[in-house]
Parts: sequence; structure tokens; C-alpha cells
Amino acid sequence: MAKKIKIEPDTSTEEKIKEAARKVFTQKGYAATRTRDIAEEAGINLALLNYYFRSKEKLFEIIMMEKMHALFGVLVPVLNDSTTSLEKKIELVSVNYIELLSHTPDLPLFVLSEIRSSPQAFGERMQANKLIKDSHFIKQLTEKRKDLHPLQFLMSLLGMLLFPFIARPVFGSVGVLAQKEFDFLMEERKRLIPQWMKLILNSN
Amino acid sequence: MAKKIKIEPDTSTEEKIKEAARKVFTQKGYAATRTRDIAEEAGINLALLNYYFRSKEKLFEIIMMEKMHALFGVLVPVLNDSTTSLEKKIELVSVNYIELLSHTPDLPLFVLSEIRSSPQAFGERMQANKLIKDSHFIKQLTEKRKDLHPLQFLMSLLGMLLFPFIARPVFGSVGVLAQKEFDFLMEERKRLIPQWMKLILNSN
DNA sequence: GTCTATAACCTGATAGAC
DNA sequence: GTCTATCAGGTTATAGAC
Repeated sequence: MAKKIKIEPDTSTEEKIKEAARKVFTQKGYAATRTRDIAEEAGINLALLNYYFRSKEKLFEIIMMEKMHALFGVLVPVLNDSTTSLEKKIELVSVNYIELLSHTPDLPLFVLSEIRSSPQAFGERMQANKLIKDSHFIKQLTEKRKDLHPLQFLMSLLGMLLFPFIARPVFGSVGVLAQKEFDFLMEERKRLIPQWMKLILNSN
Repeated sequence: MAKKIKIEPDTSTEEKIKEAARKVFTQKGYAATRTRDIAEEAGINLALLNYYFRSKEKLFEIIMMEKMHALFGVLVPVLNDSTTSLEKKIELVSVNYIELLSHTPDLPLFVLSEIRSSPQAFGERMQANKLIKDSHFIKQLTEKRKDLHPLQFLMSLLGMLLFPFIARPVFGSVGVLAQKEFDFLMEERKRLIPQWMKLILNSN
């Protein structure tokens, strides 16, 4: 229990490679990434990558797992909390996601692209799926709006939250929407989206 | 003027290759696609691909151009029509997009992924950008809601429309959301999204 | 653990026969 | 126009020295 006293400094070679892999994989995707890119980014030799992680694919799976947990990790616990109201959940999910994606904007496009490339893999996805479908949030939605499929609401909420980051290369090109303005708009959306989704929820 | 009387039958080898390229590129992305995959899908030899299109990259650029036009082509003309009301534009964009994406569901994820991979390329994107920013739709929005950045509204609308298709591998896995149910929900969204966006537009 | 050198393989593209 | 055979270059992974 008290075996490992020293805190991992994250400066080990293994961690340097993982950090480089996070950067390159998320930027270029699995197929376009060369192990040489990762090695160079990490400042180490190519052979070391295989020494620590056996293969490009094994390394990728580790990074992918991390990223999927990051993407679904801010969603699932909030939706499954049986002590919070529907409206509170909407607020929390909105703030959590915009906060997260402001720091790692290419997270959703990376995860969704790679899931598409190998749809049968990544069992995590199915698991997250079930956790969402059977969530307290869905129960609350169903109860509140019997006329509406709960996924109609959830897809809209997530679309509003994630889409600006997914499409940022389109919206955010130079001269049309600069970085600072984009950040400002996202900050504003923490307030706007819950407001709008509540409006939708209470309509009819 | 009356030079080409015969209508192209689209059964030519060139078209067979393009059709195969459309399928494989959009499914796997540029980097993960091998020219051999395209040749096999087209039922022709690998060498013919280079005979007709010089290189993998040239072929890709043709397909990418097509796909970008498809994705933005249903948006730009509607937003720039100065004879329609704001609410009519919302209805048209919604129906157009859901109709389009129901037939080619992986169009948006493909285009957005590839734009990210080479952000400086694809000048079309910038052009579409300007066309949107200076559109009649944006003017109408600005006038109607002086307190709201028009992109806040546009990003939300597009997010609602595109996100279900972008995230379909997540939502649409077997046992959670089957194909027929997904199609039904999308059909329903043609009505729901305009209704909801008008609600947002007229709030406050 | 870390490196250099190289093996083994794959991929895009072309030469040349038909 | 279409094919087979092959080249040239690049990529992953490993062997072996330090």
C-alpha cells in the first residue's frame, strides 16, 4: 500500500513518448501518423517507441482509450447523478464540455474520426452508450416530456456543445473568426446553451 | 454548342474509378486509403487509376472538391437568398441538410476531418466562409437580435443538424439505436429543429 | 535503456506488352 | 485503354552493439 512513495514526475521516457503520441495522433489521426513523427516530437529514438509500446497500434490504443475517457468522462457521471435536477445536469454538462474543449479543441473530431475508421473496435464506446441510454438524465427527460424521444434532446444539446469545436477549422480560419473571438463566443455559450435548452425543454 | 449530343452514361471507366474513390475515401479518409483499395472497389487494375488521374492526390482533390460543394452547396444558396424570411431560411436549411445527410451520412465527418489534416489547403473553405459571413441570413439575424452574435445562432443550428450524423457511430451502434429508428428520428428533426430554433430566436 | 543499422514489408507510380 | 510486372521510396519493427 505504501510501496510507491515517490510521485511519478512524468518526465520519464515512457511518458515523454505518450505525450508526443497524444499530440501527433490527435493532430493527424492514426493512419497519417508515422512513428518517426512521434519519436522526433518526443526527442527520442524510433527504436525506443517499440521498446516501450511494442507497436504503433498498441501505443495508439492506449492514447485512444485515454481520449475516449476524457470525452465521455465529463458526460457520463453528470448524466447518471440521481441527486441533481434535469436543469442542473444541463448546466453542468455545458460548462464541463466547453471548459474541456477549450483546452483540447481537437479531441472530439479525433475520437469520432477514429471510431468511424474502425467501428467494430473500441468497446468503450458501446459501454458509454449503455451508460447514457440507461442514465438518470434520460429517465428524467422521458418523464418530463413524454411526447419527445429523449435522444432528440440529447443530440441537440451535444451538437450545440461540440459542433463549434468540430467545425473550428471552417469557422475559425484567419480573418473570419480569430482565436480570441472564438474563445469569447465559447465562454458565452456556457450561459447561452443551458438557457436555450431549458427553453426547448419547457416549450409546448 | 451542339457538339456533345450523347449523354454521358456514367458507366465509363473513369466514372467507375471516381465512384469507387468516393466510397473508399469517405469511409477511411485520405491517409488510410490505398490506391489498391480503390482499384479493387472499381473492379479495375491499379495502373488504370494513375492512367486516368495521374496520382492518388489528384484523384483525392477531385473527390474532396465534390464533397465540399455538396456540403456547402445546400447551405450557401439558401442563406444568401435575399427574398426569403429568416424563418423560411431556417426551415429550408434544416430540410435540405437532413435530406442530404440521410443519403450520405458520412459526408460531414469526412470533410471536416480532411480539412483539419491540411487546414491551409482547400481555399473553397475560405470562400464558403466569406459567403456565409456576408450572407443575407447573417444580416437578418443581426438585425433581429442585436444582443446576440449571429454565429452563436448559426453554430447552434448547424450543430443540431450535423451532429447526429457526425456522431452516428457512437449513437447508432447495434442494439442502442438501430438504422430505422435513427432514420425516423432524423425525419422528425426536419420539423423539430426549425421549431426549436424559432423559439430561441424569439426569446428574451 | 538507448542507440545505429538493417530487415521485412507495404504503397504509389511507371514501363512496356497487348 | 487495359493489363502484368516491377521499381523506387517510405514505413514499421527488430537485431545487436554500447
